[in-house]
Amino acid sequence: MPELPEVETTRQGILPFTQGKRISRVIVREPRLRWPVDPDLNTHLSQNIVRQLSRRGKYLLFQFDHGCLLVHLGMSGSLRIEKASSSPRKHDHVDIVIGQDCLRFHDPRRFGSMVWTEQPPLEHSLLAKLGPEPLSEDFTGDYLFSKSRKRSKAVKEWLMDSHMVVGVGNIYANESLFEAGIHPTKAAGRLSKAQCDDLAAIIKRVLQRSITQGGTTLRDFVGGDGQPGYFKQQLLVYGRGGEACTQCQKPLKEIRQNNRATVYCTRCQR
DNA sequence: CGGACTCCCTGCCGGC
DNA sequence: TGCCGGCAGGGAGTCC
Repeated sequence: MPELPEVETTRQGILPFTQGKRISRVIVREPRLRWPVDPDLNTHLSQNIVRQLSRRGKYLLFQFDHGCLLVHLGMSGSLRIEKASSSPRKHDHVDIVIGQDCLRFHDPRRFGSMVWTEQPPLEHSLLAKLGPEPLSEDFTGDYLFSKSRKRSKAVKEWLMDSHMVVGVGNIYANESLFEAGIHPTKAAGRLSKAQCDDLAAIIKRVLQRSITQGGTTLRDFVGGDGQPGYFKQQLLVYGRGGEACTQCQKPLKEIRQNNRATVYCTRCQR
């Protein structure tokens, strides 16, 4: 499940194969993604040059002179560089052919999306209302503190709201709250200023660390059949309900918030 | 406006 | 061994 670090790792991995390159053609085998893929996508992209490949939250932006392709990997999506001549596997829904190579969109669950827009991309409705990037200087303890005042929503659900901050999915919300020693059901509005400062710094650190580690597997997933690294073994709480807390050894508690798994330590998180 | 809930989809896992 | 039901989950959309 691609979180922000996986999306950024993907961007960096495919950058040398896509940015500044001319698209030969686009093959859409399965248009039924989160939203139907534009039937004219091949017409829009063919013979045009990818001027820039950037990221906003978990969206990748392939910017052309006349428009922009917004790509979201959803739950199970991946983008990999493969030989254009190689035969597609099951769930390889879209090929963006670039010379001898192709950028292949693979997504078993089809929660991902590919949206063509001719608006300035940041004005597109999918991007216009997104919160700040967690790794930017706009994302601070001050920001968290002021945004959280009078909010009764549980801090974990609040952190996962992309209108508040982008890129903090279920895994990183769990991990960051554990590292910050904050109980996931605590009302956002009851966070202290010191907790907001801690939380902002920890979210940055956790995400940055994960991006750096993802970078070490770039070669694997760009060239061959590997997956963008996920480093499950380094997760302290996510997926570890019932197992011992790494700090105090007490069994970690697992609950559900808004139909999402939450794992935390009843002793270490208050 | 915020908050609660639904839906999209397939791979996987546990139970029998 | 094979089938089946349930679950996981990002995030837009809907409703109150």
